[in-house]
Amino acid sequence: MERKTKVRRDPEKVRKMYRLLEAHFGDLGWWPSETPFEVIVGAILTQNTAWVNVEKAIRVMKREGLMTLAAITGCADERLAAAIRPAGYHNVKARRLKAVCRFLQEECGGRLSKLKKADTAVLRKKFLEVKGVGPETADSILLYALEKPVFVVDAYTKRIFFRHALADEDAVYEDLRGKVENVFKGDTDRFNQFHALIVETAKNYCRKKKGLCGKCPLRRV
DNA sequence: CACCAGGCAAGTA
DNA sequence: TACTTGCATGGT
Repeated sequence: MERKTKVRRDPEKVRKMYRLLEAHFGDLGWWPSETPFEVIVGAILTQNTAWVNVEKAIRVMKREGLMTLAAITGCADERLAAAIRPAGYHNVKARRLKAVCRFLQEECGGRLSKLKKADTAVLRKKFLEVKGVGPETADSILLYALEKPVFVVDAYTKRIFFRHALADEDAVYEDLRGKVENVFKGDTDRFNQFHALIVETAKNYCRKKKGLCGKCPLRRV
C-alpha cells in the first residue's frame, strides 16, 4: 500500500529531476562526436573508462587514419590496440571495435543511415549478439548514433535513482530502462538529454569521493 | 597512494 | 541462476 503510492508518484519525480537538471545544465548536445561512426567507436572505448582517456584514444585513431570502418577491420590487432592504449583494456577493446565493424559491414555495408530505418527492438537484439556489446553499449549506439528512442542506463543512473528512492539497490538494467522509457515514451530527444544530464550531474556532484551533494541540483528532490 | 572511471565476457558453484 | 574475476590506463 505504502509502496504502491510511492510507485505511482515516481514518473512525476522523474520529470521533476529532468526539469531541475535541464534548468541547471541547459542543453548538453550529446553525444560529443563528429560522426555517428565516431559515436560507436566512443561507446566501446568508454566502457568502464573515464571519457577524458577516451578522447586521447580517439585523437590518436584520427591521427593514424584509423577512424573508419575499413581501416579498423583492415588493421592488425596490435596496431589498433597500440593506438587506443590510453583508453585502457586496449587488447579487448581492439577486438571489440573490430567485431562491431564487422557487424556493421555485414548488416548495412557500413552505411549507418540504412541502419536507422531498421526496427529498434530487432536491431537491439542483433547488437547484443556482437561480442563486446552489452546493454549499455547497445543502447548508447541506438540512441546517440542511430537516434532511436531508447534510454541508456549506466552506473550513474543506478546510483542516483537509488539515492532518490526511485530504484532498489538490486535493480537491474532493464528495470531502470523501462522505468524511464515509460515516462518519456518514444521521445528520443528526452532520452538523449536525460542520460547526458545524469552523467553530468554524477560527474560534478555525485562522484564517490566528492561530497558535494549539498550543491547538487537534485538535493531537494 | 589507494581508488575510481559513461562495461562486458567467461569461468565457477 | 547468481557470483567472481580478468581486462589496463590515467586522473584525483
